[in-house]
Amino acid sequence: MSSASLVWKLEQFVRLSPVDHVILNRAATERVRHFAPRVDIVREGEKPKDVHLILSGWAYRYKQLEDGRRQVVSFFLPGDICDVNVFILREMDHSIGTITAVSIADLSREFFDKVAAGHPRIVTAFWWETLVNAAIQREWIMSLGQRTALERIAHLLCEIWLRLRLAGLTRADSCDFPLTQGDLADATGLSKVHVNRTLQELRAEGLIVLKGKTLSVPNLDRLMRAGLFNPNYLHMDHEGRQLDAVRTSSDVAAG
Amino acid sequence: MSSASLVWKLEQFVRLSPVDHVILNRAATERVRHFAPRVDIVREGEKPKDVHLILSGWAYRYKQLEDGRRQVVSFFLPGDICDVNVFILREMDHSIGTITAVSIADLSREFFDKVAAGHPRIVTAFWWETLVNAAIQREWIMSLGQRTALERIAHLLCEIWLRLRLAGLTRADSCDFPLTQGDLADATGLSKVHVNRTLQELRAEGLIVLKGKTLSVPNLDRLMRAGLFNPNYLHMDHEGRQLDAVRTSSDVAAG
DNA sequence: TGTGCAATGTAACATGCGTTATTGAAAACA
DNA sequence: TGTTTTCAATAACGCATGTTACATTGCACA
Repeated sequence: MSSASLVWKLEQFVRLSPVDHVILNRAATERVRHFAPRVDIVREGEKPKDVHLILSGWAYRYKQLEDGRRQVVSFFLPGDICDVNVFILREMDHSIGTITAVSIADLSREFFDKVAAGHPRIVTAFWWETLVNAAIQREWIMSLGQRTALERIAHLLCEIWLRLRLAGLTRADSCDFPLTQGDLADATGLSKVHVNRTLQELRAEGLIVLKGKTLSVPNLDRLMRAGLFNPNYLHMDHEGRQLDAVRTSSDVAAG
Repeated sequence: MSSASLVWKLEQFVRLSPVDHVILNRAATERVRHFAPRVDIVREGEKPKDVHLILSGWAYRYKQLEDGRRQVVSFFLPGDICDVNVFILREMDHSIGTITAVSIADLSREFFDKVAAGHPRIVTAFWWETLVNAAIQREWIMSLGQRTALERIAHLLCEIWLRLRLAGLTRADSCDFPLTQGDLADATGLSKVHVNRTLQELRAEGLIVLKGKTLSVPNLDRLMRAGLFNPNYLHMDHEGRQLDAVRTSSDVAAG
């Protein structure tokens, strides 16, 4: 339980000082809370007093209509921050729930004020996090509006894969994958049945191996093509570092 | 051509000082540019040097797939700001194009630095703008994933109506509406033909009157119900002011 | 080491929306 | 004022995806 994934991720983008590391590590170890799988962390209508940093586990943000229809609007992976600066709005317009067991650190308003005052690198890194999240939301709109079922799921899997890798959470060609087909359905706007059909199709084409909470992607480049996936929206290319990583893996896959 | 819509909108949320007004007005009158209808202001892949404030006219943000499929991911109305703090990312992951003739003011990095240093009310107001935009993106995901064609269009019309009203751009029960059915199709992920069918349906039920670039909403409350529209995500209720306005109009409609 | 419940898999059938095509009505423009 | 182009309207037909139903697998926990 530490800020490892967060720091690892942010460092791809901004070089943080040793003092920055200390600040982040301290914030990530004070005021930690643990949640069981499949429970709500925050509910629509509430006014949270803190920002949440995911230390371990997967969670999602979701909205619901009066009649029960439910849409996942984003996934939170280790190292993700839920809504930098919710301090401004009066109440939540969505809920946040856990998928697996989750540990979070609560980041106070005072923490952000301190960072804003004296740690510009962290401020920049948090802005990056915020802007990338906004870009991801836009890409989801693109997926839901224009991509077919197969493209949508392939795209989502690519996104999760790259985000996990950025946080240092993938192995050679596999990763933990705790989402159920129901979760995928709620995130892609498809029915569970059709998600199942589409996963079969992806399997049949050898694009994924998905079994028992583990996902393998034998050839990321092919999966990316199937999902019309363009990694630019993840903005992993600052200082040239992460983009190289993406290119390398694609080249390896293609070669 | 002034900051009127922006200031009007922000003031619903934060009380700005006379000095704040001067700052915003000056920023909105220096470095103004004009664009024709249906042209691009910024293209995917570019690195803009400024943030843009829409002074007049309508625009949209859109993304395109390699094969031409196109999705509008948000609309910009007068008073809207395009991406506070794009300074951080290396390049645009989407394009911005005009719908009508548009005037914009370019806001420089120096302007934002100055505001950040000495005008906390404006900073708060800009944060509000940013967070509300993120909330709107989430609600679009909800629409595209879960709402039917009729609900989607009704919802979008409600949103545009309330945003226009917040900027002071509606009359009693009508407003300018320059979107074509093709624009609505690109924004809702529906085909033009089905948008047409659905508009007919909304008209037949007396929910809207839409003719020649003018939209009338005889009964906002009914339209909101048709779109399962819950205004909470627009966060217009800080200091209790705007929420009252919404309630009043709903009550009038219902009574 | 059962036993129950959640998750996955599959089949048959229904439908909301997409596609293609054509026409008329407005704008834009020369 | 005619000519061209865009936009709106409508019809016929097709398909991707939804719905309902039920069987199977697998895992949590007694």
